[in-house]
This record gives sequence, structure tokens and C-alpha cells, in this order.
Amino acid sequence: MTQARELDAYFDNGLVWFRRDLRTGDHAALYYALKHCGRVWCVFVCDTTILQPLIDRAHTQHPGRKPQDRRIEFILASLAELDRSLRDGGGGLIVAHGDPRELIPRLADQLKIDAVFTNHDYEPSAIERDEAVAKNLHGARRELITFKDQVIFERDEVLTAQHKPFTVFTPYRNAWLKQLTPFDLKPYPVERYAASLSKPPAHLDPGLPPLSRLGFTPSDPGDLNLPPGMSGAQQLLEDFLSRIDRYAERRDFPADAGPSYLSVHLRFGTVSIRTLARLAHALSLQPDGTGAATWLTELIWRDFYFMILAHHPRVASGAPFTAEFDRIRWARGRDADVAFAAWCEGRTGYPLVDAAMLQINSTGYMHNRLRMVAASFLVKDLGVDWRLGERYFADLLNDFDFAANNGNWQWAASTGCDAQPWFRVFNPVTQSEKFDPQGRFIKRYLPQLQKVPSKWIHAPWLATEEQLAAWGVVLGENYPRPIVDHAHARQLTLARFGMPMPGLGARAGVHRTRIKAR
DNA sequence: CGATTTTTCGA
DNA sequence: CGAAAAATC
Repeated sequence: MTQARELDAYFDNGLVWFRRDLRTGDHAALYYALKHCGRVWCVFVCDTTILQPLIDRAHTQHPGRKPQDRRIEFILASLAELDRSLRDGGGGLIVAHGDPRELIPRLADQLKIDAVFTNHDYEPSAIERDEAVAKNLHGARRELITFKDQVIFERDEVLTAQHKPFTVFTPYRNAWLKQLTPFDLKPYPVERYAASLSKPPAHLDPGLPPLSRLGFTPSDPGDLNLPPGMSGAQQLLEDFLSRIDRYAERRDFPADAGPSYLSVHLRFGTVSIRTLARLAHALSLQPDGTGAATWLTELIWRDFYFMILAHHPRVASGAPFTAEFDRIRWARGRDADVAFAAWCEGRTGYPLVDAAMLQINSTGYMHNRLRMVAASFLVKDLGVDWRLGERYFADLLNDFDFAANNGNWQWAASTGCDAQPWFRVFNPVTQSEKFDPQGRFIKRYLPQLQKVPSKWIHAPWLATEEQLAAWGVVLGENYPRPIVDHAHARQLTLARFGMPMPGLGARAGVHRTRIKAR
């Protein structure tokens, strides 16, 4: 693969391969293709090697039901808008369906392409795919030229004084900010070279495949308003900018509209990271810039985890970042299965955890604070292997991005770089009292607790049966009893992480945890 | 004019 | 940001 900096060539025919960058503005690969080629075509591949495993997993989880995946619908809607935008500029989007390892070289052949332009992807499986495509293109003396696009600084661009990659976030963030120049945030002026856009020939332009042809059925809309495409990103961004000043104070309260809700758009590139980071940075320098500065820090976390993944691809094979945590014995057997199922289905008896899980199940979104609470609960209260939770989020989150999801799960599980220390265990009741004091969020997803006063909403089992009955709650009937006792679970977790403990040996772990049914 | 300031542009 | 191009006196 050729990297951008070597690019001084000029080509007759170029092909831009869109993947997770479904926009026309401020797009590195599109910019370079238009600038360096006489004629440019655009393609997106509905990759069967990605879709088929999604279909297979959906089948094992819900046998007999046709697979649903909100992300596929989001992508299709975003592709439609991308196609419209390219057509407005005199081009259009070719949407293919199959394995890009073969389809991209075949299309390049049909269009007599000299070079294929695409943006970097940092996941090991994507890197392998791109290498295979490059190899197949090379056989026909064509190039695959790749560009940084989805982060501000990638891989080796932010290093310690010893030229080593950072493993701790705060010094990384300081170095990132120090290194930042206006140029790093500047949008690629795609429009300037739009004249090279070429209309797809009719015989190669089958149009957008319907959802059913990709193997999916429409999902329930849920209650999350998720506008797709560049226009959807724009709409969410404008809304967020009206409340960005309050971001720092409100982002941890799941009942409020605190966060930007732009993560899914960053995932599919319907907005560019430069647009967002430029706004965040500029506003962070304003008098009341705390909100924007806090948000910028979140965007830097995103760069950080892409950088970590690039340097430690073994985390993509399930390895804990810190190797010693490989030896932890997570809960196993029937008790663990029961505990995991209760967590997935929002039946742990801890209202905030359950509401969080019902949120992700019904909308494909979970508030960031709740991701931490739910992850901590699975790992440190239920003793379940964090990789099961990571997988569950990967299946359901609309904004699922391997790098950040893995990084954040490892943070919560204390196995990661710059992780939460293992002896710090979130108290799910305290978190609830702190971040959903009135229980407004809880009640949105657990209507059976509607009448429970805020004093008891965080731990309803502490109320008397008579009180609960008066509020219309019967524990074990319309709301579960707590599946574990937090104080007890915490002790077991400390023992599990505290391994090599003198005299306890391998036997002291949670593989013996009893899930108490009280 | 050409030296100096201002603006544009680029990986 | 820094280099190159354009504008200015």
C-alpha cells in the first residue's frame, strides 16, 4: 500500500473506496483522488465477510427471527445521501455487495482504474483486508493509496520524549494538545477539485441494495431518534452546539440531553473528526469553554484508543492489555450463565443497571456514564469475563467501534492501559444516587417503578414489602430482587484481582462465586 | 521595483 | 503550523 506522503503522481482514472467515511465534505481519500486523477469514480462495498457473521450471530441469538441490525439501516440511509451528494457534483456512488478483496480489483479492472484511494482503518481484520485488496490490485499493476482521515493524530504521530507510544491518557492528551496546529484541523477542500467526479456507467450501477437483499429486516424504531447521513450529523451537531456550554456539568446525567449523540456519526464518518475537533478546540478557548474543552478531551480519548489498537493489535484477539490479567479466573458455569443473561436482559435487580441495559436493548444506544456502570457491574459485581460484555455491546451499539469499545471495557475491567485500578469497584447504588438522583432515567425504562420515591428508587429492596406494595412493586414479581449483594461481590472481586495472595492460591477466585438468590 | 507584509495553501 | 504565493509600498 502506498501512503499519502509519497503521492506526487497523476493518474487518468481513480476510484475512491468508501468504508467508514460516508460523506463528501472534508474527506482525505476523495480529496486526493479528485486532485490527482483526471476522472474519479466512487464505490461502497456491502462486505459479505462482515455482514454474514452478523447474520449468523443474530440467528444463534434469536433463532427463527430474521436478523435486524439498526446499523445496516443507518448505513443504507447514509449511502443514499452520499450518492445524492456525489450525483449533485456530477458523479455517483456504485454500491456493490460481496467480498471487497475480489470486488474492488474487479471494478478497478472494469473501469480501467490506475489507483484506488481509501482512508486508513486501524482494526487488524481491516488491515488484513486492505493488504489483500492491495495485493490483488497490484497483480494488475494498480495501486491502493491510503490516507489518514478518521483521527487527528494516528499511530506514531504523538509520541513520548523517548519516541515511544503513550500508554497513559493524560500525558498523551497533553502532548496531543501541544502538537495540535490549525492545519491538523483544516478541512480538505474537496469542492475545489469536484470537476473530476465521473458518473458511474449504467451497467456497473445497480443502485442501492434493499435491506432484505443484505439479509436483514427492518428493526423496531425504538425511541431513539437517530437521523442518518451527513444531514443527520449536521442536525445533531447544531443541537449539541446549543448546549455545549453545559456539557461538562450535564454529560454524566443520563436523564438529561447532555452528550452530543454524535458517536454513531463519527463511527460511520457522516461527519469528519476535523469538523468536530475544530469546533471543540475553538470553543474551548472561549471564556466559557469548559464544556467544549471537556468534549475535546473525549475526542482525544477516541484518537488515543485508535493509537493503542494500532500498537497493540493483540487486544483484537481478546488479549487483556496487561498480560498478567490473563490469569484471572472469571465466573464460569451455570451461575455465570444465569448472571450474564440477567445482565443482558436488564434483570439484575439494580434499577440503574437494568434501565441501562433496557436502553441499549431497545435503542442501540447507552449513555456513557451507564456504559461504565453496566460494565463495572458485569465484571466486578457478577464476576463475568469482560469479553462477554464487550461482545454484547459490539452486537448492539449503533456507535460500536472496536478500538473505543475494547479500550473502555478494559478500562472498566481494570485490565487495560490507564485503567481504573482493580480495587476500585463502582457501587451501583451510589452511582445511581449520584447520577440519577430523582430516578428520572430509571423510571423511563422501568415504568413499574414509577411510584417508588427517589429515596428508594436506587435500591428498592431496602424498602419494606408494605411500602413496595403501596408503590405497586412486588419484588420477584414485577421487578427482580438484587441478583447479588454488592458488598459481598466486591469482596470476591478483590480476592480475584488480588491474586497472587499468599496462602490462597488459584482456588481463591470467583469461580466459586455463588450468585445468591435471596 | 524588490523587500516586506499579508494571504493562501498544503499533507 | 510553516512554506509559498500574492499583495503592497
